[in-house]
Formats: sequence, C-alpha cells, structure tokens
Amino acid sequence: MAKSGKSRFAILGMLALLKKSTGYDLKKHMEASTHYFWKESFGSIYPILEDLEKQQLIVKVDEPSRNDRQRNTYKLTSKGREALEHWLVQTPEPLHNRNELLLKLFFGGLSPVEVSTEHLENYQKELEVKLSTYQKIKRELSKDNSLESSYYLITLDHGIRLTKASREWCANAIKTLKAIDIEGE
Amino acid sequence: MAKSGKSRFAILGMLALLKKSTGYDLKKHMEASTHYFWKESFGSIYPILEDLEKQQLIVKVDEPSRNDRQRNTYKLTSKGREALEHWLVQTPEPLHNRNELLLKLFFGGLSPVEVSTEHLENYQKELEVKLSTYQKIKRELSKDNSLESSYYLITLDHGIRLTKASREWCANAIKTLKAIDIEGE
DNA sequence: ATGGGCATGTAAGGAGTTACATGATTCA
DNA sequence: TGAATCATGTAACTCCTTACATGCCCAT
Repeated sequence: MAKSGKSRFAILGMLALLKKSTGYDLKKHMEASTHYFWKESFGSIYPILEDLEKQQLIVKVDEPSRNDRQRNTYKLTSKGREALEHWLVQTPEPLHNRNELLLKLFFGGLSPVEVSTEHLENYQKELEVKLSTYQKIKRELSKDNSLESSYYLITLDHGIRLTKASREWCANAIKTLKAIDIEGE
Repeated sequence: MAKSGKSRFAILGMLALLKKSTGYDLKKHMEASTHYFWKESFGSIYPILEDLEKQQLIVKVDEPSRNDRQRNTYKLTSKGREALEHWLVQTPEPLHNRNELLLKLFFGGLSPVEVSTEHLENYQKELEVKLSTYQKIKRELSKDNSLESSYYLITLDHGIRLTKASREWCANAIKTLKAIDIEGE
C-alpha cells in the first residue's frame, strides 16, 4: 500500500527543503506550510518513507546527538533528488475536485431557500477565518527574503486571492437567493 | 464497494432534478452541468443505483415506449426524497483538496525558475479555455428563468469568479518569478 | 507521577477509478 | 455493414484515511 502517487513526491520535496527530517517532523512542517493545498497522514508517510528507502531515493542519517530515542531521520540521495526533479518538470494534471457545497447549492431548488442561504453564510465565516490566517502568515513571511519564501508566498497568494473571490461570490449568491425568496412568496 | 459517501446523494439529487433517468443518462447530465465540481464514473453509478434500489430510495419505472432495450430507468421514492433532503440540510464538510500545481510551485526553488513559469503559463491557458466555456454556458442559461437555472447560475458564477481570480494570480506569479530570475543572474 | 508532545508503525476499510467485457440500436 | 452511441455491469486496483497500538522523554 501507498506505493506510487503524488504523496511520494510531496515527501521527497519536503525532505529536499528541510535537508533532513523524521516522518513526524515532515508532517509538522506540512501542517505549517502546505496545509492549505497538501497534507499527508502518518498512515501514508511512514510506509512511503520505508518504500523510498528501499528504492534508495532516501537514506537514514545518523543523529549522534540524541542517541537512543527511536527516531528515523532521512535525507535525499542523489537518486532521490533526480526523481524529484523529474517529477517537478512534469505538467501537473488538471484537478477534478469535488465540492460538496456547490453540489448542495446546485440542488438548492429541492429545499427551502433558507437552507442554501445558511450553507453560504457558514461558508463565509469559514472564509474569513482562513483569510485572516493567510494574511497573518503572509505578514510573517514577508520579513524573510529567501528564495524559498518567495515560492511560499506565491502559493499563499493563491489562497488569499481565491478566498477573497469566494467571499465575493458568497455575498453575491446570498443576494441572489434573497431575490428568489421574495419572488417565491 | 461504493456504499456510502457523497456519490449516493449526487445521484439522488440528479434523479430528483431529472424526475427519472437511467444510469447512463445520469452521467451525461452530470457531464453537462455539475462537471466542474462533481462527476461520477460508471464504476460508481451502477453499483450505487443497485444499492439505492435495494434500500428502496429509488425504484425502477417501466418505460412502455421503448420496450426491450436493456435499460433501467429509475426515479426517487418518497423515502429517497427524504434521505436527499436530510443530506441537503447538513453543513457540507470543508474540503481539503490537493493541488499539484501549488505543490510544485512550493518546491519551485528546487528547479530552474523557468520550470515554474512554464507550469503557470500552461495553467493560464487552461483557465482561459475554462472561462470561455463557463461564459458560454452562462449566456445560454441566462435565457432560462426557472428556479433550477438560478441555482445552476450560482454554481457557475463560482466557477467564473474563481477562474478569474486564478488568472490574476497566475499573471502576478509570473511577474514575481521574472523578478526572481533577474535577481538570480 | 502524569499529561502532553515526540515518535513510529499497522490493519482495516472507504471511496472511488480504470479497464475490461458485452451487446443492442441507430444512422449513414 | 460498420462506426458511433446507448447501455449495463464487474473485477482489480489505487491510494489514502482512520483508528488503534505502543512507548519514550520532559517538564511541572
């Protein structure tokens, strides 16, 4: 299980950025950075790590400092680096994401209009929270001037722009529903 | 296989809108409408249809017109309608979508800057195609004044707004990368 | 001494996709 | 008559998540 797929490369890439890491730390770092568009669970991380090692894309590094405590720290091999680079240049597949909110709205006519309105209002609240999180990260990240943080900022900007657009869509959709409601009476 | 999950409700909902349909037609209609945020494969549709019938959420209807040809036309039962309505009012779970483009951009520093630029440019082209498709549908749909099409338009508007925001993000990201490229020389 | 964070791992199952297999009908 | 479309169905497989099991280390 957990053999091919993109998770391998997410892990390789993270390992490349971090230079070396444990499975546990990998997840922590993803939660702090790629969380918005990519996450991994331990149930995928550990088997993949094992597999990557078997294929010699990564190797364990000795941590002489904290001796015994059971922890496996890995780093990329040159073979792993190659595999990562090979994947990086491939055109990403267009994503076909399912969106449950949109599905429910599409079926909106089958419920009272208030149902749809409430879904939208809830979503709006979520968006505000997201947006302020992103903006907080952006502020902190903007201090840093590394190459890495430039790329990070690009992905963050995606989140910010799309969240704002979603917010406007929400507001507009709620207006439209209000009009339906008045008509319907 | 294919027991619970949201696919059931996508099928129930579609069946509610269409009044009655075959599995084959269900897919056709989804491709023509919810395609942007929801699709189903035959490999899920047929087993689910069978299962929904077993649970008496749908029933086969006789099609006296075109007699023999092996086709199963289904419609919702009142129990199915209830199940659908129950699902419709539940707050949709926030989605955790993976985005391969963003992942590759996040790792952008590990490749020449041109790699990231090209990914973005390809994506831009995709977006333009998408956008003109959505706008064409919108034009056609705007003629119609049904309740159904109002909800359809709301989901379409989501596509249009988010695509436009993505387009702007792309343009901006490409600019940022250009700056990195100059710096890096 | 105990709760929380560090750390790894596995088993079971969920949720679907792809590919294949099959055959009727329609229309040019 | 042969390609395209209509139509259904299944088996194998992919890929990941959830939940569980385990145990150390550290600070209060």
